[in-house]
Amino acid sequence: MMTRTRVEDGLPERLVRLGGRESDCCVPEYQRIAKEVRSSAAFPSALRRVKALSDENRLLAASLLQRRGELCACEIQAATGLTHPTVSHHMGVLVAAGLVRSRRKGKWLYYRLSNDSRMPLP
Amino acid sequence: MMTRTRVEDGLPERLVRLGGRESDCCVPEYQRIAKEVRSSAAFPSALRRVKALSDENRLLAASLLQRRGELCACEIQAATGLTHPTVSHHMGVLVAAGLVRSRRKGKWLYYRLSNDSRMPLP
DNA sequence: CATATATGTAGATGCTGATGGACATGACTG
DNA sequence: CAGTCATGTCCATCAGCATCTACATATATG
Repeated sequence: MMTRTRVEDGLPERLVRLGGRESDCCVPEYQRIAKEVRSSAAFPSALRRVKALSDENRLLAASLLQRRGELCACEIQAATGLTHPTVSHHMGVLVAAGLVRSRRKGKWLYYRLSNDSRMPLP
Repeated sequence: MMTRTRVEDGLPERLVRLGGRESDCCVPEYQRIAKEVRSSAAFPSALRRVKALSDENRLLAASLLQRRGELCACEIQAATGLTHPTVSHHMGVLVAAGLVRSRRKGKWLYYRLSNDSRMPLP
């Protein structure tokens, strides 16, 4: 099953696992797996989600939404202390990542966590 | 329980929820909650974890570790196609965030996912 | 000890993204 | 319709970070 693959000439030797005890893979094998992961459907969306939460103010906003259920933009502005263009930008990132949904009611725009946001929030 | 707090003079009126149907909070209330979240023990560590995974190559490395269990630095270099200083930097970020642990064996440095890395990986 | 290999570190560079000021849009109110 | 308020958009600026080159360290091996 685990066939021993030999390394082609020209590949840097340091990238070959010696000994064969723990793994018998070589460089093309790892490149193939990496390409498989990167091109999977889950990878880009997962990357967008973690990128969306990787900002302090966005993580704070998501955490507040988890506690409060629904907040309007001006309340998030009050909580974060940011200006409204910045809040608009941050909430747009969270919405684009699928973590947050918005609901307009007159002048106000209410945000809530999306159902399928399976991210552990503090 | 839910006492109606009135807004002090000088606060921007647009930050006050009118109508009182959905919420009766005002600016200091939100600032207090935000400070409470930010100063909680969970917040900085959660921020470090999502920041650590918010890079494409680090998310790829974590996903490969999840599939393969343990990889040495040179294998991660082969998978990502990065230079070794960049790999060293990225793995250091993952280790500092507590998501990955390392084990040295001779010249090689093996990485594996930490037990308490409760992050959904693609 | 000399050499090869694996990894760490320092510093420079370039790019992405966070931020806010200015202006625009849209909705409520008198 | 005029004014106020909440929010969006454009754009310029600036900081943080990903990346690489060059050099250093450590380990195995002859």
